[in-house]
Amino acid sequence: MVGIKDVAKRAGVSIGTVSNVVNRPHVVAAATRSRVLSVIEELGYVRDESARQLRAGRSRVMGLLVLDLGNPFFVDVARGAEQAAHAEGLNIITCNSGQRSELEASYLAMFAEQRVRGVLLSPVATSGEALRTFRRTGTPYVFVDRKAPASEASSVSVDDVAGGALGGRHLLETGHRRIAFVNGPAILAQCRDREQGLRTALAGSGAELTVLEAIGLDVPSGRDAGARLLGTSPRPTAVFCANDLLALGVLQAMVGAGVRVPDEMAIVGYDDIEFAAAAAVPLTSVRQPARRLGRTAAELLLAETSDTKPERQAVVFTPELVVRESTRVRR
Amino acid sequence: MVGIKDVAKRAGVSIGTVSNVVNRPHVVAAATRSRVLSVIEELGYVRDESARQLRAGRSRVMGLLVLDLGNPFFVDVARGAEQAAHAEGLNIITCNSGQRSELEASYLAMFAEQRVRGVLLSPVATSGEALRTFRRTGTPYVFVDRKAPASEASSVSVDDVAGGALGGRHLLETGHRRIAFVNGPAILAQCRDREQGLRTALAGSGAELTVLEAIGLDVPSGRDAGARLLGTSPRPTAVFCANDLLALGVLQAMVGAGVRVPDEMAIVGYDDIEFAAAAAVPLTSVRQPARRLGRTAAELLLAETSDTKPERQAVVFTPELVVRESTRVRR
DNA sequence: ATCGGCTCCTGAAACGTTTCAGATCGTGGT
DNA sequence: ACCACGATCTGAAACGTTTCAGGAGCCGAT
Repeated sequence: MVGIKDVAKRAGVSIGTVSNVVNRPHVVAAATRSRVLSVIEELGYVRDESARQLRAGRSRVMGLLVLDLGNPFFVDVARGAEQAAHAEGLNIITCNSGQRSELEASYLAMFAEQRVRGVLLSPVATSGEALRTFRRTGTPYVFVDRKAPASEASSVSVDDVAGGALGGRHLLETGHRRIAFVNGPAILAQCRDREQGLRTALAGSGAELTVLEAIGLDVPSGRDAGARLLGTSPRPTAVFCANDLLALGVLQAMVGAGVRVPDEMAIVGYDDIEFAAAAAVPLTSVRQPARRLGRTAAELLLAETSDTKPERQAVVFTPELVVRESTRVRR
Repeated sequence: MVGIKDVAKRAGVSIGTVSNVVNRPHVVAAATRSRVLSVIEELGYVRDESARQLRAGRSRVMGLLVLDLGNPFFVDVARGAEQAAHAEGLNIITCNSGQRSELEASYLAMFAEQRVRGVLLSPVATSGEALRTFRRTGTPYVFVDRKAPASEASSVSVDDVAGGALGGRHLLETGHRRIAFVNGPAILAQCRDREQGLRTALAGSGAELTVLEAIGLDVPSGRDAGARLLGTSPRPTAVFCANDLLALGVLQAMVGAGVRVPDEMAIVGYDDIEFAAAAAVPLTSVRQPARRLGRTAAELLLAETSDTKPERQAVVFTPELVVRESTRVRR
């Protein structure tokens, strides 16, 4: 492996000069610079990031840990974060906890060993324990898609209670009185909050709510929940799902059973992923600004890594209802 | 930042002993070991991966660079690769070139600076230039979703010509004679091969083929292509798309224009992503074993990094047609 | 001629590990 | 009493960078 020493020897300069050519080209004379550059080219020298980082004491990457990369929502979050990081010359390594606490812990440990510049985290549970290391070492971290008290860390989230209420009100307005909610694992704050928002919206309306908890937040879990839903009696006339993947699964179950959507069963999803609009029956969904979420979180994190220590803040975006065929009222 | 030295001092041992406790616990006496471990716990020592890697000369991570993480197909590829890597105690960092050569080059450069253990690459173009560094340094790389001559590198791919033919034959069998192909950027080998397979299948059948090149391989590009398709006259009766995202876009355009699928326009996609089955009209698609692709590629790479230098190989999987509503013949 | 102030370059220290040759100590065999 | 040996630990070197104090050479002003 060719190192800076080899380049220095071959170009007849000191290693300090080679380093300067690479990092502060202006301080070295033009003639020397071009000679060194051509040797670098000739030998195919590539600087060793680990040595660089060891010396610098901090790395040039940020860690991003999301709940589920199989959900296009988080892919968009990641895109937004990456965009913001690149704008500052930093790289992001994205990891997928798959909603498993032990994987989350293992990735966070990896981030710590890598001495990442900062961590973006959409946590499974509270994860207080796993974050101790970052707190002690002063590595900043920002919660994504989960609100946190500003005393602990900055966070960027979308108001899930409002989102749940948005879906609930919409179903009431479209005339439904027997409503089901297909929720994901209650360990996730998002799921709890959406359910709470829905309950609030339905309170006092006289509407009847059935809650089904799905195993996961994915399409198969949705199919499964859909099948259970078909077995309940009296059958609800509308179902609100904690995310679009679940909603797509429920929709498949309905289509498979010959239940007409929205006539016999209206469906509302959450996230408004790209595929919601392309579904068998285009899905009404609660839209979240995924990309913006990621970008803002990364920007907050970048601000915290700068020398000027800014205030921590909890940014909360507001979701928006997108009405499509799956809840359309037929006259 | 607490380092191995601090632990050593506090525990009253040498740094060598601390290192041994962490890396080869069996060589240190039980009493010492537990004393050191409790100091590690107390001080919150986390070893510095960059120093470790600098000393070791090689890292514990593999790089994976895919064409588009917005495509669930590649998310599955990444999952498969990650699974195989974890089984060997390695981490994977996944990056997204978004089909942009310059981003591809930049990520590959990053991999080189990180001294990754190996590289999994689904290349945009041939990228011969960018790979020179890896060739010189002996860093193994494996092509994913792209066949390569075994003389250059191992590769794991799916037979795209066969896949194109599969779709073509299916459309012929279901009675279509005016067929459109919505292709992605011709720079991608996958796109060229699928088109070629389709052409081969149609050859001599008397069927007429129209090829539209989409700007990207995503849903909006598909919508755009769909709109163009609606303007052609005589209008084809079937359209084959280079991937499912395009197909979903085309489908949206058809639904939006009131064109019935499959009666007035049959649609075949490619990849069989999860959302294909949940689409407005469930999509017939050419299925690829995405997860297996990633897993196999990672295994090949791992084998090449082991001391026993195995033969390079070009693994080629065979795609499979999944017939759904979008090409169903109505009687 | 001398000196201050440039510009350009050198050499060495430091970053936090791992590894390895050897030091030390106790034990059991002769 | 001596030796060989294993078990356990130490101390220093090495990995490839960046950084920084300072040295060398040169120019223009005094």
